[in-house]
Amino acid sequence: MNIFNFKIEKKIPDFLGRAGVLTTPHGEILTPSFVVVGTKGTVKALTPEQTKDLGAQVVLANTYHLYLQPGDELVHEAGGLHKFMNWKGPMMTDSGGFQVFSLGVAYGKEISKVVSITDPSLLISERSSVNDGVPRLATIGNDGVSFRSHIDGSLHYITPEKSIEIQHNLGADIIFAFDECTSPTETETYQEEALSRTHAWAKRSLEKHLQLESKKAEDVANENRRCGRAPNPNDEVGISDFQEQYPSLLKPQALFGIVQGGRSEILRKKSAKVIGAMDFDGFGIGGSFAKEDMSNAVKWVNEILPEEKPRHLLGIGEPEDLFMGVENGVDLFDCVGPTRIARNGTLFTKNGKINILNAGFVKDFGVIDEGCECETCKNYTRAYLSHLFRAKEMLGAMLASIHNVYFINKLVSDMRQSILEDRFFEFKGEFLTGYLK
RNA sequence: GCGUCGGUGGUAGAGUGGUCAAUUACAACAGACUGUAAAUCUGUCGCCUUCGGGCUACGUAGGUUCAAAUCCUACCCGACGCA
Repeated sequence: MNIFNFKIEKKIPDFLGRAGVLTTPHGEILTPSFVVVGTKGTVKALTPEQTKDLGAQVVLANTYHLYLQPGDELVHEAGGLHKFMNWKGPMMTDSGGFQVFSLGVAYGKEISKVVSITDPSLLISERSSVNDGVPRLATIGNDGVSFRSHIDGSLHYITPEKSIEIQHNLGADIIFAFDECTSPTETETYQEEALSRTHAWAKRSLEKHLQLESKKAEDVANENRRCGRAPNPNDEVGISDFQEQYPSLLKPQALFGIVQGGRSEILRKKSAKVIGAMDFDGFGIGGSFAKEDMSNAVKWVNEILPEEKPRHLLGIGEPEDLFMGVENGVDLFDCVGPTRIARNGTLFTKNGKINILNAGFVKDFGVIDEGCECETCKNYTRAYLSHLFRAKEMLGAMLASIHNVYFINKLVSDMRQSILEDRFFEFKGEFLTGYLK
C-alpha cells in the first residue's frame, strides 16, 4: 500500500539520497524534511502559527504522552489532534515504542538516542526476563509493554493494537507501528529476540490499522449515504475525495513500519527485508545508535527498503547527521534536539553551536547567527538573549526555539534545493566546513 | 551612654571546642542534551599542588587550650530596647 502519493523528483547520482514530495490529507511535505517534535501536542515554546512560519512542514506528537494526558479519547472528542492543537499541516504520531526504551532499560541510565559504545558503564547488566531489580517504568512482555506513568505512577499496558487504536483516536496523517527500540549495548542474542518481537508487533500493528481504516471507510460511506452524496465508484476506500469534505478524523492515515536490528548488519538487513515486505505506507528506521554506526545502519537498511516509499530516520537531527541521512536515502527526520537545546541555551550558528549562557555573550551586541533571516536574529542581540536566559525569562526559550527551528528547517530545505540543483556534496562540504570548524 | 542580640566564603544562611576549607540554597564558571521522565541534568566553585598534601581563612587584635568559626578579654561595626 502507498496511500499517500510520494513522488521522487530527483536523486543524488550514485547515492541513495533523493528529493521528493509526499502528499498527505493535510498538505504536501517537500522531502527531505525535518519533522519538528511536539510530543504533548505542542512544540515547546512555540505556537503552531510560529512553527509553520519557521518553515516546519510537519510535526510529530507522541502516543504515550497524549494517552496519559489528556487522554486520546478526549483528543478524539475534540475532533482530533490537528483541531485540538490547531496545527493545520501534516502531522505524525510516534507509537510509544521509544518510551519502551527511554522508560525501560535506559531509565535512570545515561543511555539515550545516541551513545558512546565504548563506555563500559553503559553496558546493560545481565538480563533476566523477570525482573533484574533495576528500577524502570516500562517492562517488556511479548504481548505488549507495561508502563508505569511517569506522571502519577499508575500502571498501563500498551500493546501494538492499543498503540494503533490510540493513534487513530489522535488522527495524525502518518502513524507508526509499535516497536521496541533497543540500546546498541544489548547483546546480539537480545537484539535478535527484540527484533522478532518488533516484527511480530509490526504485523499486529498493520492488521489493527487496516481494520480501523476499513471501519473508517465504512463510516465515510455511511456519512455519504446520510448526506445523500453518491459514493465514488473509482475509489473503493472513498478517501481522496473526502479530504476537504470530511472532518479530520475520517481522513485516511498512513502507517509506517519500523526497522530495528541494533548494530548488527545481519539483523538490520533482515529487519529491512521483513518490514520492507509488509504492506506499510512508509518506514521508520529506529534504534539507539552509536554515532559511528549510524551511517552504516541507515545505508544497509535503505538499500533494501522499497525505493518508492518514504523513509523516516527516527529521532536524529544533528546537522552532520542530517547530511549523512539525506545522502543515504532518508526522506524524513524528527528530533527533539533543536527545541530542547534551545530551551537549555544552546543555539545553532553557521560556525557551530554556541551556549548563550557563556560569559562572553553578556556584552555581545551582535546577532546570534550573522545572515540568519529568523525573527530572533532580525530583532534581538546575543546580549539580550544572554540576559533573558540568565534571568530565566521564558522569552529566552521562545526566541531560542524560533532560531533553532528556523535554522534546522532552512538547513534541510537547502539540502533539498542542492539535490535539485545537483550540488548536494558541494553544499555539504561548504556547510560542514564552517559548522564543524 | 547603658543593656541585649548579632557580625561565617560573591549573596542568604547552617555550624557553637576536634569528624570544618566549613551543610544547604542562590549566584558565578563550564559541560551535556539526537522517535522529550527535560524551561532539564552534571561538574567546578579560598590559594598552591609532583593530587600525597601544603598554606591562608569564619569582624579586628590579643588570650585560654594538645586543638578555636566555636571559650575569654578589648576594640570596631550593625539591629533592637532603655535613657
